[in-house]
Amino acid sequence: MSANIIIVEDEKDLATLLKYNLSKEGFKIKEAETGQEGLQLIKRELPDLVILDWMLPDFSGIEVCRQIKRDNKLKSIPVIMLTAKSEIEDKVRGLEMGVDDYITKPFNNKELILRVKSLLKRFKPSLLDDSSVFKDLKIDRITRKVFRDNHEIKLGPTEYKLLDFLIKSPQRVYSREQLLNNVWGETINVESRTVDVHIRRLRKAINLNKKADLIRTVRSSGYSLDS
Amino acid sequence: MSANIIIVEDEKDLATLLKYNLSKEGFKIKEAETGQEGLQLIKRELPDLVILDWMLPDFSGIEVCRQIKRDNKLKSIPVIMLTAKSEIEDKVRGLEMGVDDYITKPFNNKELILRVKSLLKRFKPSLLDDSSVFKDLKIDRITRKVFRDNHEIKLGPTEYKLLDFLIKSPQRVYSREQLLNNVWGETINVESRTVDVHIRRLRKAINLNKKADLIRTVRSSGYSLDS
DNA sequence: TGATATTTAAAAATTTTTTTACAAAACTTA
DNA sequence: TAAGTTTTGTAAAAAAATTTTTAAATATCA
Repeated sequence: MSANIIIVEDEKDLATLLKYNLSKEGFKIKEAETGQEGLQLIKRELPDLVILDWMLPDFSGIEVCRQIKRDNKLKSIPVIMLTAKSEIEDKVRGLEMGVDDYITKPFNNKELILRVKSLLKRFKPSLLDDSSVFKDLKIDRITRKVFRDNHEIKLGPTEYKLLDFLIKSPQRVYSREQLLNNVWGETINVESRTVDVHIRRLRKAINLNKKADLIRTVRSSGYSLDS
Repeated sequence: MSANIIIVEDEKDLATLLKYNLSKEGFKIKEAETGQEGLQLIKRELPDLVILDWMLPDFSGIEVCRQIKRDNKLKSIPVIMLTAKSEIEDKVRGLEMGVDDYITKPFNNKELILRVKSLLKRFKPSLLDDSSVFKDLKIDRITRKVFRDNHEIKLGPTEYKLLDFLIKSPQRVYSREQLLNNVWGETINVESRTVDVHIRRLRKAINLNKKADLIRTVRSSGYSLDS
């Protein structure tokens, strides 16, 4: 996840701390110290998320938030407000202004990261890239698409789930039983030969036109994604 | 366009006329009769534009304007001045005070609307543009219109909301449940098959006459805007 | 080579989606 | 407010896609 975050915070120490912690998570951070400066930066950078201090020297964070939520180009950017106090009325006012989440100071780093991620998930799901790659094979779980060598491959639901499962632990061999349990589900009662048929279809699809076979048959054991 | 406009005008008849004409264009109007009152209202509401009469009972419009342009929170609000006379020196004084445009009484309604729109376009371009585009499909949330290849498409409320939602994350696959939650709302209790029917209606509408289908069915998963 | 395991193909069964039609509900407008 | 219109949700048949089963063919290995 490499979302861009703007922090509007006048307390230098806190800003530095925030930046340090969020950068460690792979976020790209830009900072501003005043509301005015922050708003300009936000308009220019169109970040994926904004962290705002409630109390700022020029005009309060709440005002910056109001401006963000009013502007059609900005209003879809989630805003986290840092408040010293956790008073109800502040929360209510913030909610009215469209604040998307709060963190009350002093706060714990884990909580901050958690909230940032959860907001990003809600507002910009596509940033939370949920995909797996094995060799030139890629599965994207957001769009539910599969690619081999950058060409899209169409898979039926079962073949998709099979690949989805196998690609999580390439090389590892799974028995037919294990595949049935994990891909089909414990309850379903299906012949174990069925797995073979689906493996074949998956093979056929991903090995289309002279591509090397990425599925290994392990005689009397099962199958694995391998080469 | 749904900008908020504050009119500061003491002549009731003129105020009413202005309000009527501007409302008809979709603007949201608030009124004040005196400069003092107006300034308060402006501070509280932070409108997108202010229409000021030059001559006001308490202190002149020009004074209100000066105060607006002095205040960091307000100075980015465009101001239109209504003047009875069109004398050069007034214009110059106004210009110095930061008036953004003039209209001389008596004025014509078309001209007023034109100037308001042109100022808004200059100062708050985002108000005029809240739209999303995917391929040759466009949704304009300000006018609530949808276009395919520049031809307008009529959509019922649910189809509109469905498209509005889908187009925010093209490619992404949503389950019927997710669509129900996001388009219909969490509370509503509706069969998930209903989604299919609305998807079909949306498809029918946007794929009118041999246009490529922009909606992807992902069997056993849901739908996405895609191609 | 013979026993065992896997692949392949094709038919049958099942699941899922599309389409159509209709009645109920909500909304317009005269 | 009543009549007319649009929109919505559901059901059910038709169509399409996918899965499972079956069985024969093929491959592997000791």
